[in-house]
Amino acid sequence: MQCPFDIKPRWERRKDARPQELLAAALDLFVERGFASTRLEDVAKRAGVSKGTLYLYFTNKEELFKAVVRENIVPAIGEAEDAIAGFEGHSAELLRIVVYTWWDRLGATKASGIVKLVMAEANNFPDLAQFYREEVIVRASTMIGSMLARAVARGEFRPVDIPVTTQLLISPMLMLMMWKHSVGPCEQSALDPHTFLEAFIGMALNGLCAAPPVPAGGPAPIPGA
Amino acid sequence: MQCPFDIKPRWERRKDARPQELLAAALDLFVERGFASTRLEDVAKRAGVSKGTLYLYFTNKEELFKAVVRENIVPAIGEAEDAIAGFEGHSAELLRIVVYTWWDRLGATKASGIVKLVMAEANNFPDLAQFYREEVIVRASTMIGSMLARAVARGEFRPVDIPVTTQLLISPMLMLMMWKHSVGPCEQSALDPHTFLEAFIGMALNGLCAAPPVPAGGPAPIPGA
Amino acid sequence: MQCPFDIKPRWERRKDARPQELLAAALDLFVERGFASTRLEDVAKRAGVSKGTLYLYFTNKEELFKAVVRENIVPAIGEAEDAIAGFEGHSAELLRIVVYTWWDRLGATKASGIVKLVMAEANNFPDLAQFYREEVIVRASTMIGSMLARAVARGEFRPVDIPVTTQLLISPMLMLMMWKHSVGPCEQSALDPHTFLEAFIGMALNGLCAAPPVPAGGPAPIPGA
Amino acid sequence: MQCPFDIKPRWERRKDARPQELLAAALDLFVERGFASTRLEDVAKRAGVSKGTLYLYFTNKEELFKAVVRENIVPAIGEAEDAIAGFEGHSAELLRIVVYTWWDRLGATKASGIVKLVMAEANNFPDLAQFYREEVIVRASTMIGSMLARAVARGEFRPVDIPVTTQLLISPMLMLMMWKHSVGPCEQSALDPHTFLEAFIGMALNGLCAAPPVPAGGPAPIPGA
DNA sequence: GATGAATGAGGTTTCATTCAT
DNA sequence: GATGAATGAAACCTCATTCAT
Repeated sequence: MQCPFDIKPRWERRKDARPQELLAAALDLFVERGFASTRLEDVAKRAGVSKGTLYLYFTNKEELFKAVVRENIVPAIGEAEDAIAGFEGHSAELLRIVVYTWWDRLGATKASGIVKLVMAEANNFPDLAQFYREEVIVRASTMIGSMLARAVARGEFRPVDIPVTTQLLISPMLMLMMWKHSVGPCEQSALDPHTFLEAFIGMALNGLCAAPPVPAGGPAPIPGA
Repeated sequence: MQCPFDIKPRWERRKDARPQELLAAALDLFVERGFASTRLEDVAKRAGVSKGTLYLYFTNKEELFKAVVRENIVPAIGEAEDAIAGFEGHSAELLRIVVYTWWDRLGATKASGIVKLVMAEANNFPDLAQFYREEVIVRASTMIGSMLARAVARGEFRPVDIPVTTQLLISPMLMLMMWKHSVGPCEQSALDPHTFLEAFIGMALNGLCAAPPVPAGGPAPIPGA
Repeated sequence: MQCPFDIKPRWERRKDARPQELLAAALDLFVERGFASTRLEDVAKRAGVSKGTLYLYFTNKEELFKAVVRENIVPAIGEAEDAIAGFEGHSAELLRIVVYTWWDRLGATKASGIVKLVMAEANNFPDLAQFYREEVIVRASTMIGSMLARAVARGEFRPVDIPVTTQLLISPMLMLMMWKHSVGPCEQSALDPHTFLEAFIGMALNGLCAAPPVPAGGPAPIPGA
Repeated sequence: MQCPFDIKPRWERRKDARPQELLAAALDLFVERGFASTRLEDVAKRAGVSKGTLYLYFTNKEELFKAVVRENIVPAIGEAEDAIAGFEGHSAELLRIVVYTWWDRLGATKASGIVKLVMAEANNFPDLAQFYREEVIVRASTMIGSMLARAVARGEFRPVDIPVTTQLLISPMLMLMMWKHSVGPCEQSALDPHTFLEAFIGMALNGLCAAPPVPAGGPAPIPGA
């Protein structure tokens, strides 16, 4: 991402890195405390700068929040899109890959906290919601939809209502992220993510894979594997 | 509803109604603006009283919020428990009943906004989260779990990992509520809840029903069967 | 104090007793919590009436406070005046009597809390201070002064500057009351009132009694100098 | 006092001075109106800053008050301790020095209002009382006690019960401070402090100085009895 | 560019006082 | 006379934002 010839003295690189450091600090604190409870002074302190400096890079708290969303969620969408575009194998395997890629890249990371936070704060920031819809939801849905379309076209999944099935597939993944960051923690009966995802994939493939219906049994009977 | 002999001065009747009026106003505003952004003065104003009056009935903002949860969420759980307890028919039909009862009673009402709100704010109010876990999550999970256990015991569902499947079933319902109150609104391609729920029930039963699959025509028309 | 022929039915006596009951409740709470922290609702509750009733008898919080002062401090002054007026014996004994009467009647009772409270709040209520000066301070000083004058006239005390000596005598008694109600409690090394008063009387008489007169001179006759 | 080379921008010099300016303003207002009735906004205004600025230097109202005590009372204790520690002469002279030092340093200044305030408000702010006991009362009592012990050890004072005598000596000084700030002002017959202190010292030395010892006996040697 | 002192609007909570019943 | 529901002013404290240096 960084041109190797663009060498700068360390202190100047430092300057260029400021926004990144601020975004990283903001990510941590927003996830940890929520939007309202995060104080910009703490963000600045964690990034090692003063409060005033933050305002050199971000107009206000709301813009900082939006930048954190852009920085942490949007790229992951692009990666997933690329993964799907280049995949050649059976769609059941693709589904599994998409789910686990998503988990590794978003679900298991701090970015999941941002997803939760957007859900929580979308009402308070209409244009953030707008941005999020366009840059994240639409693209993610399109991506899942295209995966489903490919599978149906190749005869690997039954013909399904693609928009609805898309939502249905997204639900448990969203749920897992929400859970982690709201009432989930502190609960004794916390879900084991891996078990949950396996059950989810199993049930999804059971419902999606073409005839003959998958014989009951294990969580993920992948025919093409 | 009111015994004709139990005449009270208008003023005293007001008193009895006050908590309800305040709770209704609070429900509206919490759903509309979130917890932190809702000002108690506005709640009072909407209920037609002054700020101070609110404190005659609720100790503080957090207690008001808990009362809203108790008023709007908890009873629905109880009703669903009763519905399950008294049901005699096939578990596939029971699942359908539970889902639609939930939808009519919570999902389609303003109470869904409270569910979303709890998810959003749980981190900031630990004892609210605690309260919600005990009063709502545990009871709802237990309820779904007992429905699954009954189905498996009667040989109507395949044997499944009950805790995990419970979460899996809850996910799309939760999703639908979250959606409505965060990024969902304003979206042109909004999900039609009914279509979504039908697809959800279909996929769930497809994955759950014991072999041989339920004969079509009933609650789960499985094309490939 | 109550004419024996003024018999009333119990409920009516109750009515007449209201102000007394309110004053007693107010005394307790003012002493316990101070002026600002005492809520009129609590005063009413302790007197067994409603908040509104209190306002039938006292114009406002300030007037209630003044009434408490009048009720609890002023009468004690009168009693002490009478005690002095009728005394025939040696002035040293009279001093002792005055001190212990004061202690039994005020110092050891809740009224001492009012004395402390007046000191604390006098600034906030100028006309209360005025009232207290006239009704309590002037009368108490006059009383002590007349006791000193009598003692000097009878040759039992040395001739002294009466106003100054009056203050000097009052100081330790005042101190004892203040102490009880401010930083004194909770202290491990709490003063034993009796020991303190004995030491006080001892030192006072030592300084006041006529024979043998302290060698006159300057204000500070330092023997070793 | 300021090194001429330690030039700072005016703005930064302000910063260093702020706490002192705020403490001075707080001292004035606390003494004038008491703790509860002093609004922090007024303190800030008198110091020429805004409400928020005050919170940059003091965590809350109570800490501000403690700082006022620390600034105005505690140092005086230290000075008196030093004065006693280094004194070589006769204890009678030392007593006089301590009394007048106390008067110049505390009694005659606004700090006396703080002493009165603590007595008045201690009940409502338990940890403030705790702080005052430890930082002021214990140290002051210890100081007076050590003065007495020295005097007795050198044979300059009669052997006395040190804790009790300490209290007895403190009483009139405390009284003088209380008086100034409660019912004392506005009184036509206000005490002249100098006259009062002289009488106090005279009586104290009369009671304390060794020779000739008062004929022992009871606490109240009543000649005529 | 960077700093951090200063600002002041804003929200929760308390409680003396009023007044319809 | 008695009640107690209702009022609303007041005060503390927070923190996003500004700006002089």
